[in-house]
Amino acid sequence: MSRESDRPTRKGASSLSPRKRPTMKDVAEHAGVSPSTVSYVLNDNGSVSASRRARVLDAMRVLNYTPNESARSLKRRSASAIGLIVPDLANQFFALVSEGVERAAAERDVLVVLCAPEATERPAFHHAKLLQSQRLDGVIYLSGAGAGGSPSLILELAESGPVVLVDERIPGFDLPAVVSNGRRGARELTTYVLEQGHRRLAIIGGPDALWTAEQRLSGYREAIAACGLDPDDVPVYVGDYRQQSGTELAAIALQGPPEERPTVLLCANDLMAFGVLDYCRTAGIRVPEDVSITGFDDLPITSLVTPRLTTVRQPAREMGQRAAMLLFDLLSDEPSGETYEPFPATLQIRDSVVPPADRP
Amino acid sequence: MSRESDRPTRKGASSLSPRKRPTMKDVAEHAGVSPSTVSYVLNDNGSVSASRRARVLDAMRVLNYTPNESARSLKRRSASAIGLIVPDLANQFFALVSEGVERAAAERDVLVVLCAPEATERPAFHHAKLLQSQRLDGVIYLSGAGAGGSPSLILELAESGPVVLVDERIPGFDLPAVVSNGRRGARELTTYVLEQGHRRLAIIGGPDALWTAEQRLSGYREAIAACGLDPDDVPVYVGDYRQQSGTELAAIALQGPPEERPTVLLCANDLMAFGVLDYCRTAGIRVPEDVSITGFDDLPITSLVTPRLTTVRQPAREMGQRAAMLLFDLLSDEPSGETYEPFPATLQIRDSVVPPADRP
DNA sequence: TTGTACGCGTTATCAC
DNA sequence: GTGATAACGCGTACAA
Repeated sequence: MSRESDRPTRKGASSLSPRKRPTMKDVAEHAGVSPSTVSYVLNDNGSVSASRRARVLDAMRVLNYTPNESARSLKRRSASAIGLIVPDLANQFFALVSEGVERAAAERDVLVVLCAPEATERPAFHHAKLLQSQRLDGVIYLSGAGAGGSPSLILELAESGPVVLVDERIPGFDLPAVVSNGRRGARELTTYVLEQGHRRLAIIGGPDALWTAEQRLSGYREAIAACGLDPDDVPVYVGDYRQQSGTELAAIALQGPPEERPTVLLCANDLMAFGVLDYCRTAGIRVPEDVSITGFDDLPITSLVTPRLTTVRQPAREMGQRAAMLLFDLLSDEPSGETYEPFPATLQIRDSVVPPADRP
Repeated sequence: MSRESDRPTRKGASSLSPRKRPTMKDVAEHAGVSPSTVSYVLNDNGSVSASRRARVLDAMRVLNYTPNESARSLKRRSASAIGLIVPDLANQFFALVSEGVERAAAERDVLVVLCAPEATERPAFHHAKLLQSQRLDGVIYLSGAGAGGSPSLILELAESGPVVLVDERIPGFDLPAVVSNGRRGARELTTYVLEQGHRRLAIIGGPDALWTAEQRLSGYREAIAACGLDPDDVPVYVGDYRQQSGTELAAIALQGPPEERPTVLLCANDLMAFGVLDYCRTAGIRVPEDVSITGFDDLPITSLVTPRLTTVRQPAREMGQRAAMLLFDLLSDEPSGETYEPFPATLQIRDSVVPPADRP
């Protein structure tokens, strides 16, 4: 790479030639007008005569002028940038939400600043600082495993600026949030499972502290109760939404002799369901013949996994877009205060659930 | 949401109370020093007496002071932020690289601005503007399907500031890049496949324009030639690195009667291999019994797919970290010019390749 | 060691 | 319509 080659070779402009970028003053001089006129043209503000506007536009093109956004934000006290706090990009659900946010933001020429608290080991508190330092106009917070998502930290964040939560809620605080109706989805899923004849269920739940985990759990239990069973008889194994914990908990949940084992495992998200699948494969337990499995999220990769997962779909991209729109509304001069309905979470019936072999 | 509830309820600070943030001057007054002293403390610059430093620090805490980063960037002519151009976050490879970038950046208190050109339909040219407008100190460009990755656009980007390419190279231009030795990986993979006895191969390649696609293709063909076969006899179907194209191309590649079909499909990335798997499943073609399949990337989700994919591993997170480090080096006052070796791309032998049934 | 004064590039307010 | 002028909040010579 450091060796000379005979092909035409160049380095990027890089910092080697920090050639000064043209400023508004330069443009003004070149166009023979005052800086303010240039500013007017740029912002479609004051009325500028057609001829002068043309001259300014021309000068901008000739000089290849780009407004200095730092100066702009300094002056306008807003950055046209929002933060996106993501616990784990390797989880496709978060990746998809992020895409949705990006899309909506780009449409408004708003930058998205990516923050992955877990990767940095930095307290979520850090993000409040970002908000205060004017680098961010607002923040979208994706809840999830390891986000350091203690309520107090989120509240601290909310104190320092507009925040929109995705798939999260803090009891007692009515923070703006975009969620799906996971409770209902979980209920429908469980009802379906029960209709298939399953009676010995077990739940691989999400982290206690997470609102979604609690919602899904409620949904499971409601359906179980509605069926005349006692929800307290259904064991709940608390996972952390990651694949690994699915694998570990499956080992525990499925240890007894086959006739005592649960016939179905309700997993609070797809990733953990995948982990369970992984365990079953190595343990020689057949899915769905020996044990049925359900997930939650309906990640695209689900279509590749065998057996295909019966799960509940959350519209990830749409939720991301909506979150961004909600935030922009909050940011606008007079928010519409429009209220957002939870997204539907829809049951996806596929191959990973079959009636139990040992019907009583 | 608009209904009153009896629980304690609050809204986030939001834009409702745009209470003025304290500035350096405020801190200075509170501490009984001059603004510059505060600045010195902040930047560990001029030597400040212990007592005054303490007073300043104290004042900052009391007032909950946060430096205005817009002003800072304006003054320092650098934003402490880099751009990250990602073609497709749903592709786990890119998500992992992004995590690596984030991690390295966070360590240096550098912000990562996420740009997803495909989502926005905006010309990549847009990113050059971002670079010039001082909002970004540099850019990391992930190559891939639909990134609008025409060489001229990348060069335009490189003209306007430091750019580091990941998994991409522009022939004739020696731009900084982080790559893996995909050619070699592809060669080893193919050698292994040939050793298994396969002679009727077909290739599901990546987009012609992409450097990685060309590299992997070269690797395949080198091994084929080394084996005494004529690479030109091996058909190449050009895909776009997305799952869907794998499905479509598999339909074409596998159409003839079984005894004429290729016994193995070399896919230029995992996603397309997944697509091929999908096609085979619906078409009733068994993998690997009827046809063997290979991928490239070794995405984590590979472990969940049946059969497990024989593939070539690229260290995604590490490559992201390295790319960020390379960019920081470029950005530093005097770049070390350290040269980065390509990452190894290592063969992962798993279940999706078996010797062909119909050995001649 | 500490304070003063100026400039970074824009925008907003006011006269003309 | 247009152009001076004054901030925005911070960094940094320079003087003290």
